[in-house]
This record gives sequence, structure tokens and C-alpha cells, in this order.
Amino acid sequence: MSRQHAPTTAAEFRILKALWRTGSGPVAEVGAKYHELFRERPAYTTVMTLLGRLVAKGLVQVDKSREPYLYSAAVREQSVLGAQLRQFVDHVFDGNAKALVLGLLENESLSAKDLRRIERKLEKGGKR
Amino acid sequence: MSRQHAPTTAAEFRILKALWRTGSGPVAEVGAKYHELFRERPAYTTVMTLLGRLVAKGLVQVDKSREPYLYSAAVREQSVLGAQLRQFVDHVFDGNAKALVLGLLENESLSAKDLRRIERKLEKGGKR
DNA sequence: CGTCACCTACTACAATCGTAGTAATCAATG
DNA sequence: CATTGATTACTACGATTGTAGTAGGTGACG
Repeated sequence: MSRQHAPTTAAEFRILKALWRTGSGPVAEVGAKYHELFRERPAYTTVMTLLGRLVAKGLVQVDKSREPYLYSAAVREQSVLGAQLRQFVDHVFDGNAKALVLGLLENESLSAKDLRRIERKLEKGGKR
Repeated sequence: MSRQHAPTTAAEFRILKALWRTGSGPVAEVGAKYHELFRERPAYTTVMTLLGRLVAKGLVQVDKSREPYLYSAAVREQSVLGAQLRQFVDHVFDGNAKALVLGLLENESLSAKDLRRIERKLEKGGKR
């Protein structure tokens, strides 16, 4: 199933997000999307550096057949989010996902209504 | 409500966990609990350094009235977990807690049965 | 009382991170 | 063609992180 991803730092992760939203594009475009998403303008070269590090980790692909190079994500968002999630549950909640959900409710990040909506969705699409 | 906590690094967070489990104790005891929890023996001085950094951030208290000093958490576990959770939801799932829960289900970190159990709990204690 | 064990304070140090500058190249433009 | 603007490659650099060593004090023990 989902590959083992190298861990990403916070800054790298934001770049990845911009890239997922972009689909595929040159540095400048990723930078623009980054700005749109995070209301912040990292220098062109900063975006390059981060993209480079992500390429080194295998999370981003670059097409050098023509200039400017085209960057695109090499991993699906689903997959990376899943990995981060798993990590988080393990390290912060000792693997106890129920406690995590309770935490969300307490936080009011999640409402009882949301829970019910999820349940309903499960019933319908209930495979596996 | 819950205070704004300084962010903790991974290593600091593990120490905090050991401290929560310990309740209160000298460096050696925290180290022992750490070993019990994480199957790893950081050097005595490493534990000290981390405790020191946590004290600097206000997350840990130290009673210096007698030796050896007694360390104890200055923040409740609930509170820190809540903060970490909020951060995570925001930065990784763009604040969309429902998506996070779906992710847990996909991961099989959480089962439909778990969800139902949570629902039931909510109904009973169902305030606010 | 000299020595040992334990404890704390201070210092170290390589790796990683976040952020970016500079040099070199290439292509278009006046 | 010389200049300028875009683009990539290489380098930098202070801050933070993870991990730990060393020095110095203090009490217990032989």
C-alpha cells in the first residue's frame, strides 16, 4: 500500500501543499500559490531550496527536459496526510485514536453533528 | 481558558510525558520513567537539559527547596494535547476536523465501532 | 578526614532547519 | 551585440535540536 515517506519539516510541508494545489509548474508558480495559501512571500530562492530538499527526499519530481523546470508532487496528498496522521496519533496520543476524536470534540473543532454526518456516510459507502 | 503553551519539540514532549506519568520527582526518576515508556536510556544530563528547556518555557516547575530538586509538570496533559491537536488540525488538515476523522477511519486507526461508542458517550453526558 | 557517589550548572557540538544571497547561464530586446 | 531579466546551481549562516561531556559542590562512609 502507501509507501513509506521521508518525514517533512513544516516549511517543506507548506511547499508540498502549494504544489498539490498547483498540480505542476515552475518555481515561480509554486511560489505564487504559496503566497495565495499562506499570505507570505518567501524569496524565490527559498522556494527553490525547499523544492530541492523535497526532490532529494523523493517527495517531489522535477521535469528537466525543458526550462523552466516543471515541479510536481511525487506522492499523493492522501498518502502523506495519512502518514502524518498516523505519526501524530502514535506519538501524541499513544495510538489511541478514540482519545484524539474526543479531544476534537472538546476542542469544538468537531461537533456532534459532524460525527453523525460521518456515520451516515459510512453506512452508505460501507465497504471494506 | 487553556493557556497558550510554548511549542515543544519531539524530545521535550517525550520528557513531558514521562513527567506526567511520574507526577513529580527528581531527574533520575524522570529518566527511569522515560526508559520505561520509550525503551531508551538518554544520559542523565540529557534529561536534565530537556527538563531545563521545559522549565525555561514554563511547561515544567522545579522545586529547589531541597536536593535533589523535584520536577513536576506545570501544565495539564489535557491542555497540551489539546494545543497540539489544534495545531495539527490547522496545519495539516487546514482546520478540517471531519477530514481528519475520515483519515483515521481510512487508516484503520479508528473503527466504525469506536465511532458509535463515542456517539453513545456523547448522548449520555450530552451537555453543550 | 580523604574518597567516592550523586547531583546540578555550564558548555559543547554536529545535524537539521528556515531563510536567503551570489554566481553563472541563457534568452529576448533595443 | 551589449544589456537586462529570468532561472538554476551553489553556498551561507544563524537558530534550534538532540545528545551529551566536564567541572564543581556536598554529604556519606570507611
